[in-house]
Amino acid sequence: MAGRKQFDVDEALRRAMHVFWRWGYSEASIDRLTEGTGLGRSSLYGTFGDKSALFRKSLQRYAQTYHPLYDQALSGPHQSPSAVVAAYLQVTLNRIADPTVPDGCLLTVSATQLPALDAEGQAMVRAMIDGLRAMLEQALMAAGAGEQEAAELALCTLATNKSLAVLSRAGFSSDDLATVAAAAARIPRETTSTTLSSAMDTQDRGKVVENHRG
Amino acid sequence: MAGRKQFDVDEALRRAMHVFWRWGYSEASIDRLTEGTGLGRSSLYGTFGDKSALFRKSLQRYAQTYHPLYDQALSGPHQSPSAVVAAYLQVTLNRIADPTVPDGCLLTVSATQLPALDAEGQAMVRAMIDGLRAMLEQALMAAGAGEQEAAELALCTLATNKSLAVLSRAGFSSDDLATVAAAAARIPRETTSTTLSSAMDTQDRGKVVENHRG
DNA sequence: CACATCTTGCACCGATCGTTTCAAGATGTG
DNA sequence: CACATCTTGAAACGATCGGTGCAAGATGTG
Repeated sequence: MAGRKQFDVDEALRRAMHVFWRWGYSEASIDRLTEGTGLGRSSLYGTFGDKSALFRKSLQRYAQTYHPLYDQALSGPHQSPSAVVAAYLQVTLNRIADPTVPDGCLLTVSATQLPALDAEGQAMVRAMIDGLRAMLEQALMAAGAGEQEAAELALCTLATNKSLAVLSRAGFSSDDLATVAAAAARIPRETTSTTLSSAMDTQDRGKVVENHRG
Repeated sequence: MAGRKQFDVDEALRRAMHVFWRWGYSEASIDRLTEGTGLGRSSLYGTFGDKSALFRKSLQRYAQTYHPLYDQALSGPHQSPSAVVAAYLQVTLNRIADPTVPDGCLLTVSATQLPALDAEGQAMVRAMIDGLRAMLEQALMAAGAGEQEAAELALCTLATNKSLAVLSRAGFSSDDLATVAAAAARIPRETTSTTLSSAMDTQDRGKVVENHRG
């Protein structure tokens, strides 16, 4: 027992982050958090506050851990926008390949469970996603992409990041994930104004409207 | 009150599906399900069984509702593999644009919460995803794609589908979603054996190893 | 009407949820 | 040592969880 803390606060937060990461906010019960961290309820509440606060600190810890890796990957200089995309997604693939952390991505799991979070948690998740998007956009422009191309590629790279997290959680192999990432790095700049329906056959374009509900 | 059911079973299931869709399995409490369906606990349990069974029937109902739309979109004939991808993703965009259903995709929400499901639920989610993948692969080959190209494009299209669901949940605009879908339909066939690192700059390839944990 | 069958609302079950309280013990200061 | 401060384990809080039991009422059959 104690008069000074009997545990490493930073390590405990790292483990709590893993619990939220693996189980998602709803299923990360206090019991699972105490078991995962090794802390008692009193220590958990006394150090980090309630569950919502601990979740937000876990999100911060997540960003603090992986933000620098993305930052370094994007820092360049890069020969092309595609190289920026590839470098970014490689960081994601590396994280997913790490056997010491849960599958997927804490941010993605949290985003899909957004309705389960309180206002502060929701705002934090949205802000972190926006931050990554802006970071990507800036790096793409630095690599020679035009404004519009940078915006589009940043969005698509973020999207690919999310898809990798979902597929990882669904049990897809790392080979499959690498294939998805490689394809995303191959997306060409749009030559003319491209829409989905322009890529479809003529007869399909009619069905688009039919698929809408009355 | 009653001697014969006082409600439309099929409509109740549709509403229950929406509750799982919006909240995810964990946060879809019995109270939320009774409120969402308008049924009492007795009617809910008497008609659909326990929560896990109701979830599985909701998944079936989801497939029964949207499978035909994907089937029709893929039925072709299509002029190119890209047209298949575009037709498929257009169905997803249409579903997401439907204001009468929750954001995202029941299958994607369930996949990210896989650890929260029992064995039967997990198996069902995985089977449905595999089914979509196979359906896509077959349609792509019918549109003239080679075996390898079909496998890759099917995987990437599935991935894009998942990413659209996540981004939708995170509050991205329908314009952004359409941009992602259009870009996915523009992915070119791989000319030579393509990997992520081959798209990177020379100096980045060294960092790949550094990013791995000891 | 009599009776079996079915559905429904309501109350209730034990278990678990997130959170708080509190006493016991360890520590730092005088 | 005396005393305030801090940490910790354990117990307990009310609320909600998923699930069940049951009596009242509606129905179909004779």
